[in-house]
Amino acid sequence: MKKKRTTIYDIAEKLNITASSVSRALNNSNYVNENTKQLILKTAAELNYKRNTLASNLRKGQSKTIGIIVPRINQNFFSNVIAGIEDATYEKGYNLIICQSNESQEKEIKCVNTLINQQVDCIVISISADSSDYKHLKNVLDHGIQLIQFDRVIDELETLKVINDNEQASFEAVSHLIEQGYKRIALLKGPQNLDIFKQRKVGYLAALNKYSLPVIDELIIENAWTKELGAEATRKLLSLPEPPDAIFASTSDFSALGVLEVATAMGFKVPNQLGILGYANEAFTELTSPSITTIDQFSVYMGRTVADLYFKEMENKDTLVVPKTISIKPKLIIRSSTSRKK
Amino acid sequence: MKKKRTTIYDIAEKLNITASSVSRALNNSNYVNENTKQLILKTAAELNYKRNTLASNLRKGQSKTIGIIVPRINQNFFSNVIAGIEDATYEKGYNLIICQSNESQEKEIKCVNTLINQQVDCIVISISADSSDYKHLKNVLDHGIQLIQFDRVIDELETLKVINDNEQASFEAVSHLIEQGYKRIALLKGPQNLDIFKQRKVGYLAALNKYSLPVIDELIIENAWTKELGAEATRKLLSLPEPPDAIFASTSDFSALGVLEVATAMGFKVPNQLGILGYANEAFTELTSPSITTIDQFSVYMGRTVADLYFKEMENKDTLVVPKTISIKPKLIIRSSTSRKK
DNA sequence: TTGTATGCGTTATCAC
DNA sequence: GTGATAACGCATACAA
Repeated sequence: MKKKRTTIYDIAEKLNITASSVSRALNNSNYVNENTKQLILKTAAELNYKRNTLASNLRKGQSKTIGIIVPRINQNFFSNVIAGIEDATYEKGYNLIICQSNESQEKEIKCVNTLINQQVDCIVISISADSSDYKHLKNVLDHGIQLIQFDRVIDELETLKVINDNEQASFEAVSHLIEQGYKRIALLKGPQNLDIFKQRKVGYLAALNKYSLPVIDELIIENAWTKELGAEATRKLLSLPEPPDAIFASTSDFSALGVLEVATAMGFKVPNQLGILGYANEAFTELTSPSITTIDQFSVYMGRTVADLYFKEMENKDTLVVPKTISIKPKLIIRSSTSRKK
Repeated sequence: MKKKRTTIYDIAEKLNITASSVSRALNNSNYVNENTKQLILKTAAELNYKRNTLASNLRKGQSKTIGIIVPRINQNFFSNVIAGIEDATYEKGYNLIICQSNESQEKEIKCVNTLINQQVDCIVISISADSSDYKHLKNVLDHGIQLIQFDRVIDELETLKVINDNEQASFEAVSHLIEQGYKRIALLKGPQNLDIFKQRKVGYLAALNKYSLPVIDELIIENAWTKELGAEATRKLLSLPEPPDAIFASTSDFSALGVLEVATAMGFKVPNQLGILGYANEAFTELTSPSITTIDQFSVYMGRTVADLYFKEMENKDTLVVPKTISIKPKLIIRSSTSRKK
């Protein structure tokens, strides 16, 4: 079945020269006669030669490959980031190996090992919600592999990072709610082992504080980061003696969608009786009725930023590696679900 | 910067044995003493040894890597297929290299070459809308690499294929419209160099034929496969002296969304005055008002099927390769946008 | 059960 | 400019 592929030796043999010359020609070296170079190139094309990147990389000790680990490939935010990375790396001849951790630390560790085995030059990761320690990430650094964290990052780990300014975004979101006249604002929180969710809470508290609103504990709900959990939380919240007049689903738009559906089913008028605010600017937030106010994270741009950061770092690899963090400012997208005043 | 990694020689040296024994132990061969095997494994862990997959693959002449080429990574359908493939291949220790063609044949060719260079064992591809010939795909086969096409396939190319039964799905969709009493059904077509769109047209015609409805040329619109193009087409269609009473956006839900927005803006009542039917069951189709009737393609399952097909084929690689096509039956999801009768 | 020798395809370092 | 040769790290046929 498997046909034997053309190698540089095949080309050399045919032209009665040595593999070294062929290699040089193929790598566009100057130390080869222009005529023979052309001849070699022509013959290579005729024989349908393709360089064996495995061998080349083995020899050169680098792979021109970047490994990416995300919780889920088919989640809008992540697939957008990947698309952004692909855009920026492809033109430089890099390949991408994609892994999904499925939010499990166990699988995340396996992914890391696979990528180390593959000799990738760089690992780009957004850690799984399940990850509590990070020996495996230290291991990456021990192997001399560049590590870049994005979005869900572990702060203590000194690596390159590309993040969203979650605190600021959250602060602006809640401020917006308050300015719209909402006073009892509930917060749907995500797993607090992820910094991004902690930061969003901080922003929430800061906004309440700025406007001298009290923090009401029963309005702060743990781990409501799927549509179902968002719905469930809303059922409870809206059944309180004093229900909230706004819900900030700081975890995701899916959660916000759950809120919207339950609220509508329970007869609450959105936005007048209840304001709803999501996170991520998923495509559907524009389409619900009412449309959902949310926060755009510039995900594709984030991917490009990750790639650029890597390349910049590579250029200066002679100098010491300085931990560098790029923070992207998300944007509040105001839609109907929080627009009380007309 | 780059630290030297532990190799099997380092382990061998430390234990005063040879690299071959280490290799055997690491590959769990039986031809190695159980005690030394344990010792080797322990030492490998201590030295933080990671196998160099590049070298291993070079030696073995296979890469345990599957290359995937899709038009766009961050398009729901494709990212779902990729997730499905990832699911099924990961447990078998395969890696995925992802490329996006951006709907350009030129980039598609580059992707193919990259993957061949990478010595991938298999290339999974859904061809770009722009692709008119397929020398580059023949080239894949010439290199003894397994080729699997999915969704957007080139029929003449004898490879493994996983497709949707587009014709049947389209037939059922249009039949449904007719049964709902729609009589002037417009069709938004996709690029006809892609078979999937041809098939959907065939299904459309077959349904009209079955119910003895005339084919009205002015209701068949070319290349309306984005939201914008769908909107544009709708503006024209609804301005006709005799506008359609239903529009089948056979290209995508995005196109259907464009239809819905324009129709609503022009004051057409959906579904009573105008039925709308999309394709792909994007998440948002459930959320628009009215919700959009569409066709589910079981994308994640499709990915798994691709992977399974590959593994089955590998098991029988001794026998001759027989072109095999798996057709997945899509499912019509009936929602409000076409539900006239209550 | 273990060691020896060789090759996978490429590139880098010599010497000519 | 070109050729010979070694080396990247691993796996395996063969010998012991």
